[in-house]
Amino acid sequence: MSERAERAWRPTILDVAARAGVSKSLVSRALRDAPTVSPARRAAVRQAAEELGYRPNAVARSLVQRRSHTVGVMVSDLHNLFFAEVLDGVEAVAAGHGYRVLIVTGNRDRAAEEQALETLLELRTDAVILASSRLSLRSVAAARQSVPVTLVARAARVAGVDTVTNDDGRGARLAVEHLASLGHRRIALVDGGSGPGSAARRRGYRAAMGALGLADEIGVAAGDFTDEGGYRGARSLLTGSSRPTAICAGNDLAATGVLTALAEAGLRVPADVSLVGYDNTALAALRHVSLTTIHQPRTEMGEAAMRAALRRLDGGAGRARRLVLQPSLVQRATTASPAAS
Amino acid sequence: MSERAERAWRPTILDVAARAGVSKSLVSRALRDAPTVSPARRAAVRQAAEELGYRPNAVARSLVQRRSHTVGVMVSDLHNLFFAEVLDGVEAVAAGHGYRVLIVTGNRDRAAEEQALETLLELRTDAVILASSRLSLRSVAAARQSVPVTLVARAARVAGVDTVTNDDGRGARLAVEHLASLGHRRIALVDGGSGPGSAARRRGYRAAMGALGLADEIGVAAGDFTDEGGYRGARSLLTGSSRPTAICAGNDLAATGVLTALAEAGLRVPADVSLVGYDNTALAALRHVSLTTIHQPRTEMGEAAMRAALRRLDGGAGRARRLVLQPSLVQRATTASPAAS
DNA sequence: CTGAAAGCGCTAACAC
DNA sequence: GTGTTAGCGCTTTCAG
Repeated sequence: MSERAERAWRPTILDVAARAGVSKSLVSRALRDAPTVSPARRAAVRQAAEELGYRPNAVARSLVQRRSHTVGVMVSDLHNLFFAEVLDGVEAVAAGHGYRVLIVTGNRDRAAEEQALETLLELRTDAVILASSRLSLRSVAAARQSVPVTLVARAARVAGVDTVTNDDGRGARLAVEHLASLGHRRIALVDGGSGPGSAARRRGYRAAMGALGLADEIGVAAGDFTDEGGYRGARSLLTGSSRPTAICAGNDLAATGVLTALAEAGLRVPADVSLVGYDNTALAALRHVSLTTIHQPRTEMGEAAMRAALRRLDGGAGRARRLVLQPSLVQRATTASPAAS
Repeated sequence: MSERAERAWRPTILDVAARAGVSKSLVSRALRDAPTVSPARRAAVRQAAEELGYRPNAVARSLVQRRSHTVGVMVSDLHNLFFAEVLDGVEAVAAGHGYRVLIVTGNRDRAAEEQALETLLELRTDAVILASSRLSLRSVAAARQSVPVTLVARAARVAGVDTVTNDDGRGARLAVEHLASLGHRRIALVDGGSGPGSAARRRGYRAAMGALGLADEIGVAAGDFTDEGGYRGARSLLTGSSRPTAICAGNDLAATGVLTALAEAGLRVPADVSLVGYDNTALAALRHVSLTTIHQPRTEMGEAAMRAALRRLDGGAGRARRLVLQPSLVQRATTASPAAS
């Protein structure tokens, strides 16, 4: 590295102007393809910029324009693939509208999430998308004072804050109905504990069982959204007097735990017990797992969130819009009719 | 929403100054805990800022200070948990040194990655960390002209660009040696194709087999880093005349494909065939999979990358540092001694 | 079509 | 201790 690299010198618009022999405003216009620039000058400016390795300073531009052409997305946990897919949707729509996406994360920690949101606000991104955060509603409302805010996968009601969620209750109902249509009656649930969406899924399960006249067959085992939780929940279900012929798991991860417990008990899937997961993660699609599960339209959620932000950015005012997307069932190899016994 | 929310008005340092009855520079100093401010004034400024909901504008600050106290990280694919863990490491170190982390992604697309890097450069982040990108070396070198750059999981040699990689060859050797120590001789490899690290793993496998006097037993099946690829690779291995007693997979995902092929062939794991994965992803830790695998110190890689960036930020000049971290073997349930036959 | 000038919100000398 | 001043790099009137 040359000495000059020690403290990087970066050419500014003024350097380009000097080299091209024009004023800095002309450079500004030429580089942004403004119409009122003569072809000759435009070429000269372009060349000078090229030779200098000039790169516009988005910070200065952002300051003067009072907009950054950027949306900030806070995701609470990059380890959860759910967010990766939501981000796919956000980025697809953003790119199509000339917006850049900046991602910050809170690593499943409340304080860190508040900090991450603060970063976005200080950076003055044009809009903020909050994906399933643990943020206090107070912080969300405060953020909304200075910027459009969209909540993803969190149904909180905050003035002026749009939300995009998934109908978890409906998803649970789809699972139960699928199982019932195969002939199952003793359909149990391994619960998701206090995880996001868990309460709605539990309610959906109970309601669906009731609607099918299976209220007496309701069986809920404690669990959480982990492999371990699913394992323990299934174990408790299997020790009971009347073993279920089908199990709904809180999510796909918990479903793999159920799979383990079933295998240990010498039960075959789906011959002896059917199993439905929730989320349709990449995990469920593995041939080794091949789990029937409930699909959430995650990418669409991201797209919808970004579109909601764009609407506000285009001056859309008014009350909060609450979009609820519908899940669907993906059938794979873990569900079948119960063994005729 | 009130009408005022239509186009958000945001208080500036001047509003705070007016309300507190002081000059704007005093506000600037008071809010940043500069020493030369009287307690009374400091309190007054704090209160005024609080009442107004004032939030410093990082854009303006960044422009005048010519530094953003921010590092940008470009990851090529958020769907790959590898990057989530690298980011954990980066963020941990960054937070401890007062830096904020901004993430951008290229969604496994070359052009999008170039664009994402460009975003970071225009944003003038103080340093840039590039995680396993498909970026042209030309772009990397160009970026280095204006900012410290660290490459993660990519061993490219670019002047002044530090790299943090993992010794993939060594990992493959660990896998082979583990299997050999259990008594296996016919140890095959389901290759990772052109995936990152794949070539080094293949070389390591061959070298280890040779060093153990098992050169004649070398068997490599084509594959890639997917479930499907592992499945096909294993199938071709099983149709051969002398079936291997142990298989090394290119990565954990491919290993699950191998698992499926093995099950279909009626082979038990590890009784009939032992299997070692690579990466030690969350997938391998699932009880249902419980895969013996090679662990890469991903979080440490992120930490090291951020530390390298900090060193440059603190004026560290000189030639590129190339850090190579060592993998380790994690034994789970898919490896055992071959059946005595 | 082009240039001069003002100013975005903030920090950092420099005076008082 | 505190206020004044001069920019940071860029866009955007406003003249010409």
